[in-house]
Amino acid sequence: MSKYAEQILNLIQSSREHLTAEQIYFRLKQSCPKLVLATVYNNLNQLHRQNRIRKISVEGRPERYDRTDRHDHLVCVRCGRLSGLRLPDLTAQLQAQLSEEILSYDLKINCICPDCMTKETENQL
Amino acid sequence: MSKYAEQILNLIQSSREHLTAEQIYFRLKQSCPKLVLATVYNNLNQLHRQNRIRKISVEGRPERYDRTDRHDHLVCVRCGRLSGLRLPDLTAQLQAQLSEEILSYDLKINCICPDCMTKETENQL
DNA sequence: TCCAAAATTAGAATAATTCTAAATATATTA
DNA sequence: TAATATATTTAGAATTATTCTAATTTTGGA
Repeated sequence: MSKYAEQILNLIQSSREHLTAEQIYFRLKQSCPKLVLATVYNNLNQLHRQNRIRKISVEGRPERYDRTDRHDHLVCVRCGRLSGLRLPDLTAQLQAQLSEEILSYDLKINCICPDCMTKETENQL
Repeated sequence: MSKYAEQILNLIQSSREHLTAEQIYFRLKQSCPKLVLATVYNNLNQLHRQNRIRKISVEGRPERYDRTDRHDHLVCVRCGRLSGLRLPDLTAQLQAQLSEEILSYDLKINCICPDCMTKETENQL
């Protein structure tokens, strides 16, 4: 595994922030000023092909990169904020209803995050 | 609701194909040659804001537009093929484990579609 | 040390989507 | 009905995210 691949993987695994490629780029750039965005994308794609990281797509926003340990997500429909959440594994329950073999699943629960909720109530005054 | 908004909504509601903006554009263009892609996007965004349609994001592929009746999706991790699937509603089960109010959820089950499965087995010969 | 393979860089290219401003169409009201 | 306001559509430029290509650099053996 290449120098940058390793650093990118570490960053993703040690963070629960669901970083975008650009965010990863800016963080690593601090300590490796030569790093270039394309390298980040290259490595992210490789790591993804190797199933070492997963991608989370949120409507109209850039892809987020995440650890592969099983967990679900809460998405704020207002601001797009994403937060991890470990609900019980549904694989068995779902598999019982399907003929195709389930490789994994992505569960995103749409809600309004506390911040946006506050804003909305304020605006109603 | 505008002329095109209506047609777009009809198309989405009457199809189970999870069309992209471009596909919608080409279909409607047959009968309305003046139609322009930006109009499709405008109307899709409006319909979406009004909760009349939903968006499905699949990694690295353009957004798909879908009806709002509750259902889940099977995604082929090889070719991106998306198919609708009505599994029992999990809202209550999930809500029981969350403090935030669930507005809705998106469940995408990753598998390998029959076509891609066939291809893979063939290649192994 | 020399070579081949892998990784990285720079920057152009592409794809999807949004934006802006002008043009049209539709509705409203005097 | 004419005049005006409002909403919709168009055309095409702009933006954003991402990929691609080719040149360059780095790395790890023979």
